[in-house]
Amino acid sequence: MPELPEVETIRRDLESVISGRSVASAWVSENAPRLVQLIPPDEFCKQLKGQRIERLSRRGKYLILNLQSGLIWAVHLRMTGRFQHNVEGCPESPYLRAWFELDDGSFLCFADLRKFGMMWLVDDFSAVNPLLGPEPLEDGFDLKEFAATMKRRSAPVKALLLDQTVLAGVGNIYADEALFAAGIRPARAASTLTRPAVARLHQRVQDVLHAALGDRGSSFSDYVDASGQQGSHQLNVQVFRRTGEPCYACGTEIRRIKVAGRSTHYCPRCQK
DNA sequence: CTTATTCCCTGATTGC
DNA sequence: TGCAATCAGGGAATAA
Repeated sequence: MPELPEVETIRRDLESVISGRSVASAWVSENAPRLVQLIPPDEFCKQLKGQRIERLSRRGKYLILNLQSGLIWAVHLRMTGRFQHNVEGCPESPYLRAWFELDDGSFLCFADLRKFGMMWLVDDFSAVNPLLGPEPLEDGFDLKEFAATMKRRSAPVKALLLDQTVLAGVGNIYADEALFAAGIRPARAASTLTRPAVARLHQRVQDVLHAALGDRGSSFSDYVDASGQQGSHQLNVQVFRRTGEPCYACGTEIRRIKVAGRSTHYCPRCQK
């Protein structure tokens, strides 16, 4: 499941490889009716053709290809989307949903087992998502504002970490990891957190994302980078998918519960 | 405004 | 063993 570190890894990989290239031709599968948003797929392909990719950026879990025309090509991988660059065509896959041939003959390939992934071609990112919260690894992630949000919400603290309007880019893996690192129970009502706990969480979210970036993301199931390689942070998690295994800090068995409709992993001793 | 639930989709897992 | 029901997950849509 690509979250901020995974999408950022793809962005960095693609930046040097496809910047300056133009789209020579585009194809979207008939079997992916929800992939292209806002406009019909054939219109999307037609508009994309000839566009030069100036640079790549990212907002939360959205990969953004900034086109020289000023248009924005946004891609969200959701759960199982893969966005890969291949020099010689796209690898055979029953889940290939779209491809984009570039002017050097290489291909951007979009495969997606569950068809939850989406793409947009818009003038402004606000047309894609107008309510996205601050980037957790940039100055806009303000502690005071974060604390104020926590204070007035009764939802479980994990639900707020997953809320993309509160902060952009954290998903199930890094929400669990950040809460462990901060010593906070995921089901705890956000409004009951002390100020020091909120400050700790604010810092740990950033630490956990940085660590995952250093490992080129986590590959628990489908995630691979733009070259098809797995990340390695799944080998370095403290709680995520470690149900029944001993906590590295205290030896207590990691528990799994449901919070905000998502599988949630925590150490009952280290997290209060 | 909030929080909780449903839905999309399909391979993997669980249960009888 | 076999086959159906349930689960997983991001996040939008819908319900309460």
